[in-house]
Amino acid sequence: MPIAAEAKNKPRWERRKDARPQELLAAALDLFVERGYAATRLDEVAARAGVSKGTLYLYFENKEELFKAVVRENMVPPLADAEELIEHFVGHSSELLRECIYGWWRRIGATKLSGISKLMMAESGNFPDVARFYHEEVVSRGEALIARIVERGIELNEFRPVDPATATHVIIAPVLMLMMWRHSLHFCHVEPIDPTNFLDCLTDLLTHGFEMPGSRSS
Amino acid sequence: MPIAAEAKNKPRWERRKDARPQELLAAALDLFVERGYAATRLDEVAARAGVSKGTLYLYFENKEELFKAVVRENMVPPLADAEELIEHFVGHSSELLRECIYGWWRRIGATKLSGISKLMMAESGNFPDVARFYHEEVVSRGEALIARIVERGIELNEFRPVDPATATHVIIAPVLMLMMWRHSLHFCHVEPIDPTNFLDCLTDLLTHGFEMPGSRSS
DNA sequence: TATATTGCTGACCCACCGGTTAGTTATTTC
DNA sequence: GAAATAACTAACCGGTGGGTCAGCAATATA
Repeated sequence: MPIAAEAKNKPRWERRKDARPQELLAAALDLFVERGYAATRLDEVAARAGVSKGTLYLYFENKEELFKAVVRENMVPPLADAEELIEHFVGHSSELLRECIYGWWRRIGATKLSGISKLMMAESGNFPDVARFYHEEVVSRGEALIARIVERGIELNEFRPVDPATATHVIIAPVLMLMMWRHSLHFCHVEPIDPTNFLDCLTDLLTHGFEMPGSRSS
Repeated sequence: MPIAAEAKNKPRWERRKDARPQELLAAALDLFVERGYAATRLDEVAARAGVSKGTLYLYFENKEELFKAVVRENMVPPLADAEELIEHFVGHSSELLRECIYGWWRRIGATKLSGISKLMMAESGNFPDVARFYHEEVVSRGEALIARIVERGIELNEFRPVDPATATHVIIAPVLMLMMWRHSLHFCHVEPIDPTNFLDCLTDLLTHGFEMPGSRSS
């Protein structure tokens, strides 16, 4: 009675072995995105998941393994889905490219996951092991995916015979940048860029830039 | 004689009051680019400039002021030159835009200064004061500069009447991304992107994308 | 209710780094 | 050459954060 808040005889903590990993991964994702890799404190990750730092170490070997788990949990599934889409798509390659870019934006760019891309771009130099992991697991797969679309377009005579590697970079650069701006502009109270405007402009530019001369697509 | 290395009666250190700041700034630029803002150790900056950490604090108030000095010393002059160029340029706005992009690349993108852009994009969230400074001193000036070119093109009926703000973002995003790739790819022994290819492709795309329909420019 | 099991805590260790300062030494002045 | 000046050093301080571990308390078992 006197000690008001302690009224309920709830235990000071509960055993929840199977829920912990997911909760820790969610807290870790939040904080990695908010602060970056180096600046994320494991104490704080644990606190946000409602446990102590010691508990975190029961479920993850160390900071690096925690981060890898976050990436595997969140970034890899959308890639697998996109690979699936490309494999079975029927239609013009411009449409496929458009579909993939907007899918990329919906599943990653518009979510907090875009912060992971920013984080890796920013800190890969200081954590080579993490960088190598991320490149193998995410970057190379993503690039291969876009390159595959470009090659498909060329094979089907829907795209001009551009260099697929260069074209891939030109395609992904603006989208990556848009993702990164989402996580860096708001600090200086600058109004954010409208993603729809930006992506519409970009996909139009790409469609017209890559289409075979003479074809009337619009 | 017995103590071999100590043969020369050189003093253990010299007084070089006026050379120190420049040497410290150069060392700081190197390390900020190599490691990022938070991960750069002032001990190491001092060591690379051939002095002790205490000396660094004789010339710069603290880490933040050191960084600001690096930016003022290196990033601001190219911006001033570009503003000058735009003010007095005579010719087609596409040509001016091309000139500015390649100038940007030569003076900043191709040098270690591109690392500063990457650093700010990466760490602005953790250092709001630095972010605000950089945005006011560099970003807003740079954006205004590109926007000025777009407006000029529209005024002279050389560009379609696009939205200058959006167009500005579409223009700078790929260049920024190219700068950042220079500082993140080499860790995973990935072959770097050829800047000339990339920028040629980009400027062509922009020229054709913005030109007034009906005008024969190529 | 008594005992065993184990998920979880929180205090601790230690290396690191931004920043400080008492003291040292190169240089200048007289 | 001696005294005065100030550029510079090196040892230090305090806060921090990754990682560890002895023990405690919530649950399972009987």
